[in-house]
Amino acid sequence: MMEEKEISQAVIGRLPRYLRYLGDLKDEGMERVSSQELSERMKVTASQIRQDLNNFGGFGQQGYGYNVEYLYREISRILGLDRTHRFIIIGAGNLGQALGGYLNFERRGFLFSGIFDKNPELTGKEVRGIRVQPMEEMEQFIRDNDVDIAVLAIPKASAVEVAEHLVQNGIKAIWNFAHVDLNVPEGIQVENVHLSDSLMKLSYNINRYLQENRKSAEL
Amino acid sequence: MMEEKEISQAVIGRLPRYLRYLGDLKDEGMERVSSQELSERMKVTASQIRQDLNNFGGFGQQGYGYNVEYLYREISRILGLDRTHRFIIIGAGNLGQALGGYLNFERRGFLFSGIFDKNPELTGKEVRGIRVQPMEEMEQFIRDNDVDIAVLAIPKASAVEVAEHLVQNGIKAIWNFAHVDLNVPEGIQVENVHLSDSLMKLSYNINRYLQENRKSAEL
DNA sequence: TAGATTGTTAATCGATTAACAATC
DNA sequence: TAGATTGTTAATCGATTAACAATC
Repeated sequence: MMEEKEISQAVIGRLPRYLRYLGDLKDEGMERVSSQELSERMKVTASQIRQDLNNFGGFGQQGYGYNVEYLYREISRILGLDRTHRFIIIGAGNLGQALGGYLNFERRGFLFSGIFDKNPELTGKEVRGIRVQPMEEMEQFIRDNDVDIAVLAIPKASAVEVAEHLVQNGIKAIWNFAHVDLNVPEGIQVENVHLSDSLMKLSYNINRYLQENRKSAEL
Repeated sequence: MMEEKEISQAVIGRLPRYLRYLGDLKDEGMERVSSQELSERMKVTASQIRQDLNNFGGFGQQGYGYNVEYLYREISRILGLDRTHRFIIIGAGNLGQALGGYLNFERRGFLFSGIFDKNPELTGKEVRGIRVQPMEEMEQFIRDNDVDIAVLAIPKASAVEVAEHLVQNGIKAIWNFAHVDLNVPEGIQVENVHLSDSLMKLSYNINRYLQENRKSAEL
């Protein structure tokens, strides 16, 4: 059983950024771009760009470069943005509401189709035209509406349990904003957004810089 | 001029997760932990844990392991969580309000001290007891209140310009939620949270899994 | 002391960069 | 055709893992 060569998550992680820059180039009306040109804008090596893209096939042409429009479409396709993914949000607090209201996701084919909260006071409240439902209705909703993605915007205390429940009811992917590691079966995709981890990294870098400067000043 | 060995961002990126697991161990009342034990919980290698920690000094003891309480404090210190950092939020939309309301940041020494929006309709609205101010007051506020960090929760169109303005007024670090790369001078720290990039990665992995399964089914 | 487990060096693996032949 | 620039192989660099001597 021959395996396709697995593409590293490091490469995948760079694709959205390529897409963003190609979108900008498109808006500027540029028809073609060389890896050299793109590398200068993005501050990465041209070599890396060529290597990354060649994981998925030869999108360029020698002596010409890459067609912006075409490459944009190809990367979109690779990322699965040519399909529609329905998502629901679990947790209608500030963060859940913010994510529901984010219109840009829609443009990429991510359809906000439901939002749930265990707090009965929130039931019926509307987030971008969609009524908050009680958690009890989640199960039925997932099955009736062909939902792919669940956005987990609840406190860590209940996140693990809710995630299990989501998986049991056929969710394929979880975008996890709870500050805990989920344990899901093989084949269920999880993408973590640990905001406080990100803030701590920022904190480290602030302090590192201060300390380096203090040392320099002492010499 | 002898340089300290620079610690890689890969290592820094793992520290918050260590801290989280150590916090859990503390809550469970565990006094000590070996790299082996911790590695099983965290699903990383014991070797990586020991290497990572030894970048910052020897926190363990042969034959004993690591003291949970002590290691927790040391990692906190390394991450700069023993200091207080004041932050302001630029943009009082859904996301800005969600971030302002997030109490857990406070626990880590991040103090929410101001929020600004150019939309005059939002002026005076309160987010966790703090009044939204017009953008014009931002400059003075930063200087009067010893603000370290600015959280950028505005659309990409104005983000680059606002970031420059923040830097001019003495901000040391930007936590950037706008979907654009900022260009800041050396010494200013930027941590990007590109939510739509994260969602695209999830999308890729969903589709990859579907395609792999389709192929298997065909054989 | 004997056993356990770190700190650290060495080996491996994977990712990035450089170089250049292929080709438009 | 000559020039440009890709696709791809080879070289380098850095990160992870393995191994083990040091030591509590």
